[in-house]
Amino acid sequence: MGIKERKAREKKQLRQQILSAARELFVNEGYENVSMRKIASKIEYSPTTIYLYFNDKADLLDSVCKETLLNLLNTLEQLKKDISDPVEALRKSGRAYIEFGLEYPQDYKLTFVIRPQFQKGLGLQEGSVGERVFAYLREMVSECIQQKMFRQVDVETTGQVMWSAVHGVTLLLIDFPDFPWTEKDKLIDTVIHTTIEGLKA
Amino acid sequence: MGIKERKAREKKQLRQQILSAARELFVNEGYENVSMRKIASKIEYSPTTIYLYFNDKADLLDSVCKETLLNLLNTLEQLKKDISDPVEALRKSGRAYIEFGLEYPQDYKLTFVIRPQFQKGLGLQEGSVGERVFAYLREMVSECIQQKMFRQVDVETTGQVMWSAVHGVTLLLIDFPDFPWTEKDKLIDTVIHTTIEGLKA
DNA sequence: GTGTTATACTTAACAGTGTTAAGTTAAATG
DNA sequence: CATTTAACTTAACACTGTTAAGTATAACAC
Repeated sequence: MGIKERKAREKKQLRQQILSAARELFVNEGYENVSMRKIASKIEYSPTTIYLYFNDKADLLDSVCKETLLNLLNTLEQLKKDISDPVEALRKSGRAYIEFGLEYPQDYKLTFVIRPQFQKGLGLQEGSVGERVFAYLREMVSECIQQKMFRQVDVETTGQVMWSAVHGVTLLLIDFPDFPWTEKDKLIDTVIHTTIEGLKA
Repeated sequence: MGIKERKAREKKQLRQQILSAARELFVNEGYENVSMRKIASKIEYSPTTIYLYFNDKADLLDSVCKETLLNLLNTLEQLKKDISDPVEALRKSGRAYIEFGLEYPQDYKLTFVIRPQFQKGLGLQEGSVGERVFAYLREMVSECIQQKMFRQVDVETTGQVMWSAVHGVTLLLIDFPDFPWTEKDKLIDTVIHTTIEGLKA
């Protein structure tokens, strides 16, 4: 029964090959400017082969974004381990989130802006990677509240406020690179600091 | 010399007609799903006529967005008149900004997310409508600082922090309508309140 | 080892896209 | 009335996502 397994392995490999090619092209040239034919020619298969592994272009985008979310989640969870002070952990997490977005701006936009446009009604359902990213944030916030560092008691709202802040500054920095921002690190620090102080107050 | 003027008026009218048709279609069906042929057929002209009034599809988007920004600016400036307390004015402005985005979600996304993607390097140059919107925000913030309501002295940074917060929550609410947000008004109020308290602290 | 079935992939095509070059029609000008 | 100019259209190009039909090869049953 080794043959079937080899076949399955090969299928998985080709799937991953398609995914990698798609990510590279999406990131470098933008989702809109990448055609199925371009992806196909990069991996040296016919365009229609892709449809044997993915439903359509949006599905391909979806899979790319899931990978991105996993990367983000890993980056964040790496961080949590070394910090005991919950507020400091939240601060560092916020910074890591923003920096992740700025390091892979196209990935970030694909995941948090382009994908919801094409894949309507993704409600971050139970167990999805997106849900797990927000769960991480909620946990950070929850500890701050439990240790009475924050005035606000509502964990959900507090988490969503935090998310709004980091999401906002990340997207602005990505989308308007020519805007006369104050020094980038200062802006990021001030956004996080302001939000956390506001939650304390 | 009345004929030339009538002609110019008619040209302007057709331009506006194209713009209106484009806006309606962009908003209802999404920029990507609207073809030049669709716009043309809506106004009962041939597709190529549009190119006599606009350079290309991105230029058309650009013009639609400029209108949106003007509407936003009007909405905001309407507000300023009746409020004397600068912090209260900033709070109301933030609310108005977010509500504008939620009332015309597609317009908002076109202007602040889609456009920068297609029209690279729009640096909000001197005198542009986008610049004027941010100038409004800066003015609000500046008064708060002058009256020593805010700790922070740097007007630019403070304005950008405020913008990040309202932009972030607006886009999240638009892009993830199925996410289990806390009650919308509560979230908006908390975002604004948190940011302002953070700036005071 | 041969015939059959299933798997993996490709070719060809459809209906649509943004955009341009060339052509047409009608009005304004001399 | 002839000519130029402006406004608009027709036809075409090179592309797009996607599907239906076809092909070749490998695995399986006997």
